Amino acid sequence: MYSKKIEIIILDDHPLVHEGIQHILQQHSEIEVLGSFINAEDALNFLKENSADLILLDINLPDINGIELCKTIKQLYHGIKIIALSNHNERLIIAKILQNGASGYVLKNASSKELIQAIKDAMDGKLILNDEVQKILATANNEIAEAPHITRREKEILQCIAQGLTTAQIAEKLFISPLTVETHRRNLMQKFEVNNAPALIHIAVELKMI
Amino acid sequence: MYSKKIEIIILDDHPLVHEGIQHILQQHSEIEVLGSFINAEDALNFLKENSADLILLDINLPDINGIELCKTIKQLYHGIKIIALSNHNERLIIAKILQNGASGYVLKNASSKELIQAIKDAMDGKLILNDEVQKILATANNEIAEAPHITRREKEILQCIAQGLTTAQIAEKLFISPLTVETHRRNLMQKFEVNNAPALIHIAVELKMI
DNA sequence: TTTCATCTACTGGTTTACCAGTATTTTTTC
DNA sequence: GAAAAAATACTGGTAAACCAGTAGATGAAA
Repeated sequence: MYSKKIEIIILDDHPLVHEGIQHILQQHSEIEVLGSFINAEDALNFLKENSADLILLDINLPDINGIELCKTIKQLYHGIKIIALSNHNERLIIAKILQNGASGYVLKNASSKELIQAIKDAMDGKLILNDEVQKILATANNEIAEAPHITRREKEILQCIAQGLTTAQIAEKLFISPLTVETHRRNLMQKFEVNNAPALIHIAVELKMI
Repeated sequence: MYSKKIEIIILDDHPLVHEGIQHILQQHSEIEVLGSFINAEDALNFLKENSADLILLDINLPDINGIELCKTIKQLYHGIKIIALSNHNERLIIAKILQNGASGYVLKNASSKELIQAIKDAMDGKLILNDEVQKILATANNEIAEAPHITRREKEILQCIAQGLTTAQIAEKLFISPLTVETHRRNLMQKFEVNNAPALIHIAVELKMI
């Protein structure tokens, strides 16, 4: 059990979230909010001259990638704990933020109690994932861990789609029928279990397949 | 000038390409082909027990990402030179393979003479980019180096698109009109200079914006 | 207070993607 | 040589994206 006062900072671009979190934590004397920031630059400047035990980090910052920021902060301050806050229930995002060193992932619909407990558990070295998040990750494991097998032709089609070519353009480039391109596209979407091309490209790039 | 015989291996999944390259190089006694491989595993196994000066690497391998493979090989064998072969004239790909350590990028429409000269130049420590490739990269520099500025709302829309949501679904999720979503989508495509969503997501992920 | 940026939403389209099924040929694997 | 996988291509659709322009409200910045 952590005996010293837990010093945290909040990084979220919604001032109302700051208010809300601070109001919750105000009733818990064992946790102290050293600062609240709405942008990464201010937060990083603060950390240059102050130390904090834990950061509540909204990964959905407007001008920077919160997932990348998490990685950067962990590299700079190895011992700091980071709890990611987000509305996202997308498995790739959760997995990535954890991979980048976050100690936990809390959805923004979490209760006050959950938030307090998450902060304490993080300081105890635990990984914080509530049931909902764990379920999301459980289904994620199969998909993130292994890329689906795609054939050489499918890969060519995938790369063309990523370049923004239409079905007609791809057909012309590869000397095949547009209907063949459409069949390959459909097969790719089935293999990646998505319903459209943007999601397909998103996953394929995340998996470093293109 | 390199005085010793240049020992190279070829990694390309088209046997005809092997034949072609070997036929070209056969007339140049100063270059020796130690092996030709159609998959990465065989090539890596070969390199465990043999050393080569240079690899002609098709980045469009069916079962592995040639760009990532380039990085892996350079990490394992720092001194080896890699010349990427491809039909791609897409700037992101060229830039990435160079960033991953390739000494040069040769389009598959290059002449015999160009290939020979590229191999020699690589051994001399030069960066091999013919005029066509340099032009492609020149236009690329502005785009790859800096992500366009997008607003907080645009970023939300971008993330939703990447998740595969339709315009109607995004509208419902963000409590705005589908027509508003369409306007944001259009603005994003203008900022990224693309014509469709797959290309948008491709660039956005490459730039780590989502 | 004014100007600029952002967000919102509409008209009136055209183009393209996605859906589900089916089937033949070619190539690869055993 | 047979079986399986891959590649090809079609029917008959519906759904969604993309295009170009226009414009008002709100919030932020100067």
